[in-house]
Amino acid sequence: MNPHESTKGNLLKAATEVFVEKGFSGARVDEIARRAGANKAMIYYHFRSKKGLYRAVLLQHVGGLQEEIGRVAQAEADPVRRLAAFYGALGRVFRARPALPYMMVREILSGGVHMDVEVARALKGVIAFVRATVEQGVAGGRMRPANPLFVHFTMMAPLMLFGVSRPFRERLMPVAAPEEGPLQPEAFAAHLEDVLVRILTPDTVDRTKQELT
Amino acid sequence: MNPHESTKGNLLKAATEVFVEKGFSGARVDEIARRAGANKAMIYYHFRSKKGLYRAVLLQHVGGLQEEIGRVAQAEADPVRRLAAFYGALGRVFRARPALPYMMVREILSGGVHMDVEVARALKGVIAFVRATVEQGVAGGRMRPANPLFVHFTMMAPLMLFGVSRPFRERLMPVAAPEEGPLQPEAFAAHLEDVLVRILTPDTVDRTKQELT
DNA sequence: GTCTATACTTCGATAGAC
DNA sequence: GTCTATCGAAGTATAGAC
Repeated sequence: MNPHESTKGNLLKAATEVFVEKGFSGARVDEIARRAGANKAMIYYHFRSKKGLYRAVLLQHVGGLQEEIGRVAQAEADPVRRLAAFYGALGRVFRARPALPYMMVREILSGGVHMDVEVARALKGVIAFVRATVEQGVAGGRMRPANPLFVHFTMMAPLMLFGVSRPFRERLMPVAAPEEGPLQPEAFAAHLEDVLVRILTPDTVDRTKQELT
Repeated sequence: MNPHESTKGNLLKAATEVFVEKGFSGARVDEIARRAGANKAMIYYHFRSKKGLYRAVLLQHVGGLQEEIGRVAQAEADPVRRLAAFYGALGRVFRARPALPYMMVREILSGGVHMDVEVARALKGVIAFVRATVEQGVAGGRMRPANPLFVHFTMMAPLMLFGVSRPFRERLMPVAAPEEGPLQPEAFAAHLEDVLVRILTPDTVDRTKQELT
């Protein structure tokens, strides 16, 4: 019944960890079973194959995304703020469940070969939401015309890569940028929200292209 | 002598392809040898191990980055334009050598465990360049105060993920965003340059925070 | 430098008892 | 649902002749 505390749930949890750390081909079923405290044969009993286990992990993490975020975003009336709330919520979800950005980046790298219809539907919903919000904002004069897909990409990429780069940053920042402390997730999220506002806000007055030379 | 047209060069070229497509653990030495039209044993003769081959590939691609980009960027006098030129050049390099963003994203995912001193030095140079330029721009009043690392991250992430996501986009855009054509790399690069300018340009006049509700 | 043949290991998967 | 034992394939790496 309850997928948690059961062998199946333990396997999903352990599989998430290992797939996140090593990727699909780097992950070993023996290690997953060991971390789950379960027998290796149970993987094949519950998920039929290593790939089946991977798909289950992917679905579990991407599945609940829509509601989890949609709620927050719908609350805002102003289109700009609604988008900002959306990406803000996404960032918080990434911080609460770090496996998510890892799975997403790995899926992008692999060309999306593991994506089910359900996952594709989730993505479609997000795109539609962003486009509708931008169109509404532009129509209402609160946003300048902008390509919704470009905007989405510009926000998603830093969110995902930031969520996926902590080990990398902790390893290389001390040598590449000493006298600089570790990057704070919340501060970066605030920065990104500022970026979004600046991208979308129409040029009310002359932004002075500042003719140079 | 010439690493091209030789067996060693063929192996590096083929290894780049396979590592890009499948990642380190997904790549098979047999396939690399086959694609290179070389004997598998030559991999171990020239690079000692699969990991040695991987490091060689990484070094080859990240190695020549500094000069390739530094030249372009130094030409610009205005700090904002210099940064824009820098990221513009980076985008062009990514388009000309798609393996580069793949290797970088994969390195980030793996926590940078394969990075040599040389690669770390290249990264350090980039960070220093961005920070110096931002500081100069702020001092001269051409930029508003901004965290150089945040700015760098905000530009790098979309550049890398865009360069890495073409198969993913071509597979899922038709279902997630029909009536939308494929994203044009040049158009996206132009968008990103605009983003950079908007992030950095000081608020000359009131940007009207637009009190809502 | 190149090739063949092969050693050695790891890994995904299953059979079958309980 | 769970466990033991094991198979067979695939994978990295090397020895040794040319």
